[in-house]
Amino acid sequence: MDTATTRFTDRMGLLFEAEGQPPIAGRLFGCLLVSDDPCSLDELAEMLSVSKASVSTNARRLAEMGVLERVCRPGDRHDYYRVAPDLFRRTMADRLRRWQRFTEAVGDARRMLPIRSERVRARLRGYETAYAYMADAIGAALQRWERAAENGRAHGRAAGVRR
Amino acid sequence: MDTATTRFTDRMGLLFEAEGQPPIAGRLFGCLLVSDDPCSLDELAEMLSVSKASVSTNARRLAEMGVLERVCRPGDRHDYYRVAPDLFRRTMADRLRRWQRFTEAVGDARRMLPIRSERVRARLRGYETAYAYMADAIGAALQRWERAAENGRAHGRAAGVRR
DNA sequence: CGGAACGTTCAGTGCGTACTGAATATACGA
DNA sequence: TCGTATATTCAGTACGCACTGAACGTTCCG
Repeated sequence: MDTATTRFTDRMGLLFEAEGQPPIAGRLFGCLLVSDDPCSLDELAEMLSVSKASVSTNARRLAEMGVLERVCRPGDRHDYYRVAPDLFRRTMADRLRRWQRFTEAVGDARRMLPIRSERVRARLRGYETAYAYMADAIGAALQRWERAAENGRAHGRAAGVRR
Repeated sequence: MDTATTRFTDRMGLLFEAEGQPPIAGRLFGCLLVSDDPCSLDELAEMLSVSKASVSTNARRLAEMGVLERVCRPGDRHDYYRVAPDLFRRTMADRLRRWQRFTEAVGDARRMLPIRSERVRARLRGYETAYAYMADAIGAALQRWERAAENGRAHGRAAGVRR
């Protein structure tokens, strides 16, 4: 791999690390992001100069998260991976799910904790309603975007989600 | 602290840990979230049964991130902390900033990497435009929400962000 | 001027975990 | 049936980092 691409994949590794993911997962993702065709585990291991074990584990992990997709070719025993076509939607959905966990915890606290202060209760309710509002808004915006992208493709303008 | 509150703060610790933050930071946040008044470092250390050093470090860290706010009382040498009044907006802004870093990396890759495939280039452009669209949408929704909360307070309905 | 009462900093420790190399499992072809 | 080529799993290692107790700096009061 050329040095510029290596810099990019390393950068992705750092960004993933900041999100609590293993660095190799990020480098793997970056690699596939700028790759035309799906890549096999061996290709990825050699490109990134890491062990096949790491590639196997991390690729499977990312596939379970919905970041990557495993693709099999008939008459070929290799596993190939590519970035998930609906990555953007999945990323948004994942973020909403994480926020939801916080909101659930806050809701449980409001209902089950011995909170005397009405101010605190109002504060917690405020977070819950704010989250509900933003979740709705983000979901709606995501739908509008996907509809727009759909139309864009129908009119011949590629939207980067070509299968 | 009663067991129910301890369960809640521990839960917050786990949620923060999943976001790449120290567990104690989460427990600290949970503690202040259900506390009526700002708390001193000693109070927090005793409530959570952790060292003062950890409380000091993590509280300052969270304050720098904008999650907590340090509040000083005249004639009192203690440092008090409370959850930031504009926490929700800050959380959203932080998330947008993180996504922006990804998008910047993708944009740099599209411009500076030797990418032959037009399909890859279109894919990268797709992510960039999708992010720009969602960032706009989220920003607008956030403004609408804050305006609505403002009106709500003006009409006497508390929104959990009182002074 | 001591001397509390704070907050901060620092060396030390333990734990989690990412990564590796080798062993194992599995499918396919000769 | 054996050998080969793939993916997965596992024990081991090394590294990072969260947390602690003690030392340090600072500010205010007697």
